[in-house]
Amino acid sequence: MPKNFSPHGKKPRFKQKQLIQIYRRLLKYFGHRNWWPARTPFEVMLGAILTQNTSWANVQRAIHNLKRVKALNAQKIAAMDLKKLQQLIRPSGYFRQKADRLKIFANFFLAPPIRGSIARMKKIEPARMREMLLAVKGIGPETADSILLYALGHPVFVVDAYTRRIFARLGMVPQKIDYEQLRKLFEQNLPRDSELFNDFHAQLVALGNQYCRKKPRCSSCPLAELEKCRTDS
DNA sequence: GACCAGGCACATC
DNA sequence: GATGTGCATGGT
Repeated sequence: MPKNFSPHGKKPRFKQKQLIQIYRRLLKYFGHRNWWPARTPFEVMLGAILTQNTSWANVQRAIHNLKRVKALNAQKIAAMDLKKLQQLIRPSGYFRQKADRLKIFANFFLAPPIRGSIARMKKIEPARMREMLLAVKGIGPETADSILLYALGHPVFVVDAYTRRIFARLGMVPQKIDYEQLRKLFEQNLPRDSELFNDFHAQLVALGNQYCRKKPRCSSCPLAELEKCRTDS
């Protein structure tokens, strides 16, 4: 049984040293990831909704279509004919559901207190902003946190399927750990630094994309290296 | 042809 | 509160 892991699944604990060590190994392996792949904060927010349970390649097709008709802004999305929006984002899957979500989000963004301004959005206290985002239909914890971190620059750790899968495989957390619990584990055991949170999550996605799909135990997988971090500390 | 991808809302128990 | 299900496209 790995150290720092409670078999009863109640309170897994990391050591700060372990997490930083894992991050450093990933950084060495993948280099800085420079996330999020988008030109504007609003594009980050659209991407965060479009990528729900969807591969990024498909999201890119949808964003490309929106870009082509110059609709990567809240006014255009809010005003656009619903059927047209559905067709543009079709490659990202769940297109009916996501078209609704994009419109709801665009209207939320245009309404007070944000009134279409990223600057105004950034001024809202992060915990309050998180509550506001979670109250928007179509925005759950991961999407809200992606927006807080990658669009607004707040130090919030984004937990996704890869994060859970990788740390469960390292034996550092139970497989069924819930979102908030895992998020707090990271936030409480890392320096509160949005640059670090940004790149760490991006590294985990890079690892997940390249090594956690087809061949979970291939020898070149850096996960094997990461397992040492667990026991070294 | 099955399985998966950078989730979420809603129904049901 | 926990678990199950629908949503949908494109790559492997």
